[in-house]
Amino acid sequence: MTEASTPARRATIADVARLAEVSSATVSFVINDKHTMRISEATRERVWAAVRELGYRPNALAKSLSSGSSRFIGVVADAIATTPFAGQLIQGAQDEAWRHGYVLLVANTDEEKDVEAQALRMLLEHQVAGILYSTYYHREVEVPADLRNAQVVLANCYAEGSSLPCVVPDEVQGGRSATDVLLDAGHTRIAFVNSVEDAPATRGRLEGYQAALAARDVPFDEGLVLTLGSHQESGWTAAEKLLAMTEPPTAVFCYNDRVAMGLYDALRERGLRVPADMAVVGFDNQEIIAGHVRPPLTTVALPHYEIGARAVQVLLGLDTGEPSGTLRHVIACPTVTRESV
Amino acid sequence: MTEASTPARRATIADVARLAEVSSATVSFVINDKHTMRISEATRERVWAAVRELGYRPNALAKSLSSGSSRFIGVVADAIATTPFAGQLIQGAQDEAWRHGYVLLVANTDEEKDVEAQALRMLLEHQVAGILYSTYYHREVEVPADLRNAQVVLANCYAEGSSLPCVVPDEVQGGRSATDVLLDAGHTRIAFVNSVEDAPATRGRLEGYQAALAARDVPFDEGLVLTLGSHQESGWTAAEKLLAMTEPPTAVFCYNDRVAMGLYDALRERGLRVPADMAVVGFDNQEIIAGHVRPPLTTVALPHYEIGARAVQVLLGLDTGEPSGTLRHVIACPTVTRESV
DNA sequence: CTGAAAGCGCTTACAG
DNA sequence: CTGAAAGCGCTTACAG
Repeated sequence: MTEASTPARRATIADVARLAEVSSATVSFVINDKHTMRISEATRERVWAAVRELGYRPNALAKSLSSGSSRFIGVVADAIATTPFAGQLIQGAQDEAWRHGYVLLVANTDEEKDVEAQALRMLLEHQVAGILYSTYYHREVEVPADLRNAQVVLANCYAEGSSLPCVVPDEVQGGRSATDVLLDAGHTRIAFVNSVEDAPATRGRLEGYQAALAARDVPFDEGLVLTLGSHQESGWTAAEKLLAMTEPPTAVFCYNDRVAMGLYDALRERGLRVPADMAVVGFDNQEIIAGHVRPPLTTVALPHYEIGARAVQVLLGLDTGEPSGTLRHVIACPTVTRESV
Repeated sequence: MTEASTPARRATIADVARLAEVSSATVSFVINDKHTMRISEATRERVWAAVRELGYRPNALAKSLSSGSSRFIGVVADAIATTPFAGQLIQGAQDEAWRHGYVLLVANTDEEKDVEAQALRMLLEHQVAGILYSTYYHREVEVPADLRNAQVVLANCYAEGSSLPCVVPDEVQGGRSATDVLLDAGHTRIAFVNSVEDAPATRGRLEGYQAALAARDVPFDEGLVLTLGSHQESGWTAAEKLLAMTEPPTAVFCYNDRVAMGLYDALRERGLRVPADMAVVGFDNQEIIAGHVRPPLTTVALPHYEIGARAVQVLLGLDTGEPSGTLRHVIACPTVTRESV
């Protein structure tokens, strides 16, 4: 118990109390603006003056300890460094968390189970109020058992048969929007270059593609659906196959922007122009590609920011405008119009 | 003070002590493996058994409070969502931090001063042991005054005239390595498509380019240096200018992968082949581009992961193998060989 | 309108 | 070899 004047020591609530000549309880009430306790205006002034004079900052750790509720939200992410997606999700989560006085504790697991276990232990030991379990692409996950007794929201993923709330993108609507853009431009022979994995994205976008065609009475032609990969290379392959058809399509909906980029290259190689010779729509809205290919690519965005933000809302039990008890929160994928259609 | 059996309550050190029939001090010594206190093997066993039986997890917040030292490292980032760069830096920082029992508190500021101020206040209130002030591209920064009395390391940025340690990429060596790759392949007419901003990257890479030429006695031809932008569009412009020269270069070092991508497009448009007609080297190693253009692009990587990791080492005062007192930590940019040379 | 006191879950000299 | 006790910086009934 130092008398005073240890120069480097940060001011505590006791210092403020002493200077303002009140009890530390009073200081606590004043700075937390708790109006349950009636404190005179004069006293409040004295307290705030002392706070300013000492440059007092509350110790959030002590606060959590004594109040019994922390303001941490843990985020476990499987891959924060490979795409900008995780960053967008985290940013959405952070903005929403800050809005409510919460702070993010981020843990990257690299999809390694032991790293994940370490991450969860770490988050739990820090008394997080809840955990966002997130993935960088929309997929099904197995929820680690350690999470059983924590407050959890799945972000950009889901667990079949679990009762955990999840926030996911609306792949079906996304696929439908992409197709609609092409339909709106008058196209009827529209190819869909899908990816090969069995995933919500491949299934949902195909479903949306079909729904869009059906809604306009455009017959579904199975031959116009190619099942390839998700990288640029698949765009090249797609161009080859599409152009070899007896009646080639006039428009292509690509599984993602990377495929569209490959397709662009292949078309250019053949002297074909986008959109004059072939209209193209992508998916993902990866700015680095979509914003800068020639011509800039019209695409559908994955709402990672929104997913992060919504996941925090669900975690904190805020009103999201959805019926209460909603477990599956589906976020729309907006169309981003550029010049490829 | 509940007697026992509040079901949802998490076990505390007192519960463990009671079950193991020792004092909580003893429990603390055992679980923290402090060998300054001699505790009998038998007692240790009893304590660990109790820990297991109760599923006890220490409360990291209480630990920080009483020990007076937190295990938080704050990271303030200017843009976590636009590129994968920030994610890589954060991942490097996290891996290194975890290795030493620290945890990351991440704050994104979006380059907004008021958000930044809020972030710093938040980090400071959480008693962070130190702060990594980071940027997603290498640049000079003004360090906010609030950081004056915190332990700070600048990551991927620097503050002229400040005494804060910084960790930055070696732009000069990177530029030199890129040029060397081309020189090694036998090229002597090598263009450099630089970007226009006045920044460490533009200055350093140019310097490296010149140094590489000089080292091989290749005369520097100012006409071969183009000063354009940093996006794909500049690659198109570059191709146009380069090919219009009376004696066009046979190789190009592009400021970054995006410029290289634009250059690829323009070359393809003209029926030219990489590397046969023109060898190309990029910078940044943005996998989404460099790994998937045709042919895959040889480039120089920005060491963001390493920067994050090193910054944590510097913050924690670990031995980095550099002379003690080093303030400017320069990280090498490795060459990533693919097929464009 | 405000203060004294107990408590949050740990750590750490200090005794013995 | 181990325990009793004070303390970290807050919050929150409880009194008055």
